[in-house]
Amino acid sequence: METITIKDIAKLCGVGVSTVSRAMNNHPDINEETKQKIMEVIKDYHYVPNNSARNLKRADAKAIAVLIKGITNPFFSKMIKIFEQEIQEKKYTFVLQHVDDHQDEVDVAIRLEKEKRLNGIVFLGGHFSHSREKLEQIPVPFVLSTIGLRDQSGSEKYSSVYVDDVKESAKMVSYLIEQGHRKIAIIASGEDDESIGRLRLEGYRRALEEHGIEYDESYVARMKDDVDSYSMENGYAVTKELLESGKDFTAIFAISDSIAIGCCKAIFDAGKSVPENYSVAGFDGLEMAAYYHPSVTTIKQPVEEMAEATIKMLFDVILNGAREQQRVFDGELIEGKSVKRIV
Amino acid sequence: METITIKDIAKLCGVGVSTVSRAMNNHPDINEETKQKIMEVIKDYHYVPNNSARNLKRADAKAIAVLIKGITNPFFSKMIKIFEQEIQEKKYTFVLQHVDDHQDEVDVAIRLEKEKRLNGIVFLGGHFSHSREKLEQIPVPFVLSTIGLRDQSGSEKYSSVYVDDVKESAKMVSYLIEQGHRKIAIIASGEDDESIGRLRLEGYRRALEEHGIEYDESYVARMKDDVDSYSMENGYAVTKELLESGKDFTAIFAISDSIAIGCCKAIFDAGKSVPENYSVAGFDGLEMAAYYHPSVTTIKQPVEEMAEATIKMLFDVILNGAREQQRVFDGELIEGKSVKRIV
DNA sequence: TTGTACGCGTTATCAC
DNA sequence: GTGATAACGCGTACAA
Repeated sequence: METITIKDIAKLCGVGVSTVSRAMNNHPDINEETKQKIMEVIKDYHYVPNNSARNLKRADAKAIAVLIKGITNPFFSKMIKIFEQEIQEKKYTFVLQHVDDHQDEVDVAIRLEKEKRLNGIVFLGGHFSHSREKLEQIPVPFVLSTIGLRDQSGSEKYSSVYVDDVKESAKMVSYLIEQGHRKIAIIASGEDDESIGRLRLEGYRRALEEHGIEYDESYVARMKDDVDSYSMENGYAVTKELLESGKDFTAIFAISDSIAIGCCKAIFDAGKSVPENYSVAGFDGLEMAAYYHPSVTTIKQPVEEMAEATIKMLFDVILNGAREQQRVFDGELIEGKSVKRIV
Repeated sequence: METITIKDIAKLCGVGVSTVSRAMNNHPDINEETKQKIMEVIKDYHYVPNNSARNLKRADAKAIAVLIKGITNPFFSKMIKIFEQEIQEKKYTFVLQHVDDHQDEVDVAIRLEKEKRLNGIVFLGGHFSHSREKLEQIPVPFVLSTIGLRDQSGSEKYSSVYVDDVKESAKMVSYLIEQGHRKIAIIASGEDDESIGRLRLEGYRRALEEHGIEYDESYVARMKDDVDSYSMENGYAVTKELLESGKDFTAIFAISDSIAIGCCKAIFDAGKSVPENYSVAGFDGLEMAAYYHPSVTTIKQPVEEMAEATIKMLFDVILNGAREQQRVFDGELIEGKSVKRIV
């Protein structure tokens, strides 16, 4: 399979390379007849232009990349679909780039921009605690989407779209309290977590405080290090331990729906019931939460609107040179059947 | 942000470009001292080599691409992780490429190979009914992984890894029959489906036949066209209609776990229970099936082994010039609590 | 309207 | 050990 290049096509057609190039790229100044002929030869010989060479030459690829950290996260699936849709609607190419757990998303972004001549970037997931200096190395506009911002200060430097994890988390815990719960356990992330996990724990703490309930460390169960974080498996393992510890509580707030589901399962497997014996609440608003039996009470993040807003903001900067901005969305508390009102 | 190139670095260091190139690519013939210095300048100036230019020049990028059709599918998540792991272990670069629903995966593969100088390709998902001629245009070894092969004939032309959907599906339906069920509804794919959906329906049919039960069209419920296929939502909608139709049946075989879960939910919402009123069985062995309440009886595809076999086969062809081969894996019937034995 | 020649940033092949 | 220089495949001024 010797690689066939634009030169070969030109020779085959008895024309110059520039004519072939013009034919492929829909340039105006070309004879319709020769163009037809060229296109035919291209088809016949299955010629495919080399993208690397193109990117090397082109100033602007009209492409937007979405960098996603943690492809396993079902929460992102819907967002990606909308990103794709919106980007293609604007006649831009959609590039989806997966980032390993141990890779630095900004490094990947910089490399990719060089390689593909991107016009903009969306970061999805990750904690994103990068220095301003590093961020400034990204030569194109970008938006942080649903990323747990540890530090709001200095955030005017970049655009972002997110829900206020502290507030929403507090909303859920307040709801549990209003349903009569006082002894509320939480399944939180590890001690050293700097991402959304910490923020959601902070919300839990704040809600308790507001309602005059003392914060008690022993109600805080941490996810296992040796199991996928935010997974059902992790939720199951932690809950199992919690139940076996004999600790007394009436409700569990899991900081994600996946955890909540693992949590429910552990309760069922222990011969207990949700919500009769224990109430369970989640976070995220995954489809799964609604389909679970019982359906899981959760905070639904408005993924559609958030994804749309992300793209809109990005293009605002790209096309209109708008300033960076932050948009905070409200989560919606969806009452399922997993929380019982107690007296 | 003027782009900084290898030339700039060379000038800055007072050396030639080739020396810089050698420093970056760990070439042996280079003075350790100058190398150190060059690397430092690279760091300081945040120089990042342009991948397009690299790919243009390099003969071989030592890269394997995984093309995935339908990123939403949770079934693929685990496989991808293993692919990544195995590929990196072989010191190859892992490239994950998403393929739109309306894109042709082979076209994407050909383009990507040209662009990135791939050494091999894994196709994940899709139905893959391509002509031999088209397949021959792929200039590097490739493996079809968990792809519903419509037509086993002529498949010696390419490597593949899959479970026998017909057989496994029949296994599940036979199991239901052995549990005493006779009136078994199935939630199948659309009439025009040529992918795994058709195969699984075929298995259903075959199992009935083997047990002397007449195949009855009216027990075949088709997924909705206007809803995501293989989704919980689809399973819910179809089951709801089925229940409202008043059709008499004791078990439902959903051709995927997601559908099965939507199915369960519809039954619960109708005030009925699983498995007391209706037994439900799924297919795939998703994590979710195990965590559902009741846990869903399903056919578990051995994803880990399949993913490992995929990579092994691919490298066998790449490194040892082995012939194409097909490997069929057995699914495992996992008994959950969603199927009741009846008399 | 079409063809020629150069440059994009990098690596590999030479000489030195 | 190091430095010119020729590719790699394509797009595009510029000339024709």
